[in-house]
Amino acid sequence: MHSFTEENYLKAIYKLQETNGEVVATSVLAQVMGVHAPSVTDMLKRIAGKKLVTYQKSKGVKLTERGRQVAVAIIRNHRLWEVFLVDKLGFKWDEVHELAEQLEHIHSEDLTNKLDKFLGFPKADPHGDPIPDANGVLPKSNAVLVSSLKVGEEGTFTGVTDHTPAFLNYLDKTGISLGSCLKVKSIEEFDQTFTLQLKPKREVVVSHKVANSLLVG
Amino acid sequence: MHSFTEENYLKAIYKLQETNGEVVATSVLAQVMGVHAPSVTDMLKRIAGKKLVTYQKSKGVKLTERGRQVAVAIIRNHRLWEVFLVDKLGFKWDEVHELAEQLEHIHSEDLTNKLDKFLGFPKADPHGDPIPDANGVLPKSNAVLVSSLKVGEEGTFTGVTDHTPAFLNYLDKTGISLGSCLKVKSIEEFDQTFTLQLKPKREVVVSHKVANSLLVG
DNA sequence: AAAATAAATTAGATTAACCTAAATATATTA
DNA sequence: TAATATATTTAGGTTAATCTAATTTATTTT
Repeated sequence: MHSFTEENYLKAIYKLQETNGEVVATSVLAQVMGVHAPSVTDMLKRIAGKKLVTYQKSKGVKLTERGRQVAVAIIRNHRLWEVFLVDKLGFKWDEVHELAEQLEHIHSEDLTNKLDKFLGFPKADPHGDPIPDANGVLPKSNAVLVSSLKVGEEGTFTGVTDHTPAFLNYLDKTGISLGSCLKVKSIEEFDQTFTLQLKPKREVVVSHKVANSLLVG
Repeated sequence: MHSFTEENYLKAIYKLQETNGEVVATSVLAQVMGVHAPSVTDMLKRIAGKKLVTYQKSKGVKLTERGRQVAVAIIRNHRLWEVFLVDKLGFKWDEVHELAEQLEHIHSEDLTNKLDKFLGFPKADPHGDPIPDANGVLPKSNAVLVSSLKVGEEGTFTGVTDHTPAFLNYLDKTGISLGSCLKVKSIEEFDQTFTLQLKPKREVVVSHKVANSLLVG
């Protein structure tokens, strides 16, 4: 099969294609993988040889359909294990990423599907990220960033775009949790600070950075 | 930390020390690790450098206390994951070894202990192998091989020494399962075939090879 | 368009984990 | 004990994944 490292590159390319567009640059990959550019060039040649990506010198990479399938399978594993760690073992949502990074590389369709069933076929992980189904299909979400809402608009908090423990802890402390109903009361002209109305009638003031990391749907 | 490979050597050395005595030979390790002897010599030098084993040229290896701790921690992980796979996910006892071989290398005391708790602090894995506690202490067992019993002696089937799917399937088919009460009805002089009385009043005839792979306690 | 800057690649090393072939050490047996 | 056989190690090579330094390619800026 593929090495952990190869799989991590595929995952990174997948995520970069999702957010930054079709083609991924060597330097960007080097950045997110925490390695230097020549290492990326090496790896791209290797995985291009395995038909997992299409790669043209100095022009960036794209996943092939096979590469996409591998990446999505790993993401499915990752998110299912996160659900397991939180729902069954009692980890907090800011503690599970690193462990899931390891668990995700254990390849067994049987294991993945049994885990899925054991967890009750969850649709999203503890951070609200959608879990691909057994065929690698991701439910496409209609979630939008709170930062894109206008005054008076509202939605249910369904996910985050920042997965750092620091941010997740901030949300815990502030009492903003998945499923909360958020309504934009006002937006400060000067610095785009948002005042949000939470569930019953609490109000919280959050920076634009925060509003830009919260998804509602 | 240590690489998966290093950990697998430590585990192998641990198991060989348990069964074959104090010191482990290069060739035996090569055999069980499925590699050639010079690879073992290489690795022994490496892990000796890390103080995980004591190694003297051409005289074999022993685990240090540190090495033993690492090995036992991995065995604890392995057996806990096996319990999880069988009890929670519904795998059969002959299907879990390979998966547990992968899961065992995920190091997190927190994960291990939460898993242990989730599983109800099991004392043994699905094959009856004892699970080391959080301090690396293995309950020392008083189990004996059925092959060592005399006619008329009996015991509760508590474990196997052969973990191959082939053998485990044979037991399933024959109806010998963990917890069964086994009594030796007779032993054939000629080839040491055992006739065993099972639970209510069934009788099964098993070869010496089988009697030598069943533990009762 | 030429020059300057930035990005990407090539060249050449390193480390872990393996290999084969050759050499040495240990154990066995005549 | 000498001769043979077996076990182990050394020597030298390979691949995956990384690195640094140097070079080449692409993009900006003047």
